[in-house]
Amino acid sequence: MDMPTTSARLLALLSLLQARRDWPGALLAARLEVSPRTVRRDVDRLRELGYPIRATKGPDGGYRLDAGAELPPLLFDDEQAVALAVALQLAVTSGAGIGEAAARALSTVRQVLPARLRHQVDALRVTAVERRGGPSNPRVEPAVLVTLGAAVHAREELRFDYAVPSRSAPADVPPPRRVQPHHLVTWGGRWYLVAWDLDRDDWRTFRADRITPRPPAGPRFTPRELPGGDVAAFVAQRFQGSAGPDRWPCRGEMIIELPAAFVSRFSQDGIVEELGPDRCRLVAGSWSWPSLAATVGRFDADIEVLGPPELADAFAMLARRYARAAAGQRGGASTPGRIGPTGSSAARGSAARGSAASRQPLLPAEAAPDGLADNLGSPP
DNA sequence: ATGATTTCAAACCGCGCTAG
DNA sequence: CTAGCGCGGTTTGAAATCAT
Repeated sequence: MDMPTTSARLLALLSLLQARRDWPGALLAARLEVSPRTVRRDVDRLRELGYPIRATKGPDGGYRLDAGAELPPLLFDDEQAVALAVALQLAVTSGAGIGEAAARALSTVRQVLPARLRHQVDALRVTAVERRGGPSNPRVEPAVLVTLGAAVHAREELRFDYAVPSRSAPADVPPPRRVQPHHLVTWGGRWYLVAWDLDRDDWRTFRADRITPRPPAGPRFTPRELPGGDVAAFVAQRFQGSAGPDRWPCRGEMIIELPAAFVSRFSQDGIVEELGPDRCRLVAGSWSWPSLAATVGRFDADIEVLGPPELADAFAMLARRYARAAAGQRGGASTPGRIGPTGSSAARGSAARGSAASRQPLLPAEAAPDGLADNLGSPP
């Protein structure tokens, strides 16, 4: 067999050092089929090239490749290289917001892949399929992900602005959220921050693309026990667990002056209880109180909030906002327009028995824009 | 006691140059 | 073209030293 060249042996040595934490010099010499003395010189050469190789003496001693300040040239075996390329492809196509960086990394990796591996990787081209053919996922700034990940890792409290999808008027910007970030997770191609909300004293799941961090990070916190044990179970339970409003962070109860059958048609997720021919009780959930109020507000009927108070507050807030919007447009003049085929809800007594077509909500779920359809339909 | 480190000398090998 | 020679780099072994 050919005697490998010095440089080839150096690369082999580097590969060995990367593959395991500690290597006694004698073991390295055996693997490389050279004398321990040669290993010693090779280690010196690698050190001169900038690889931080630490040696410990005594029993159980050996060589170790430390994590350096800069990324040294890496060596991957075939399986590692293919796994890396496939993972990068997934990141590129998942729309998780790091696609661009992943694409550049993939290009770099692909460039140096041996031809046989490049063919394997190209044959394994992966495509992350969008769930339900929905709209493309919003982009998350990689810097935001880095900030969130760092806060989770350092167990530092975090403040951030959270953009509520239904909010359109920047008049009253909600105060920043204060949370203890516990986990950064992906679900359905989106990034979520699982955190303990310090103001609401409860667990919350925040969409990362709606988060704008407000540095600096707060004090350190001691992690809490996540209900259900691990993150996977928690997130799965929250997003896809038992059907019903329980999976939403904001759940409310209200009475709507409409037939139960009608309401249930537009609230697949809610629990509808018939209280009378034109009256029902609805328990529904959404991502935020305003969005829950807004989606229920689509029904052209009177609503009575049974609870919680946050939902009533959200209705009041929306009412003020809608009033301002109307005043701004019409200068406070009376409104001759009718907002639905059945007119105002005051006419419901006479028009109540109209056809179903006359009872379309202002925004039928099927035609609603993403933000609204999400809230009563399926997880975002 | 074990194993890394250092130093030194010797042998080996590939390469380029030059003379025949 | 081939053989001889010198040079530089590499490898090896041995011995002494240092650290755990």
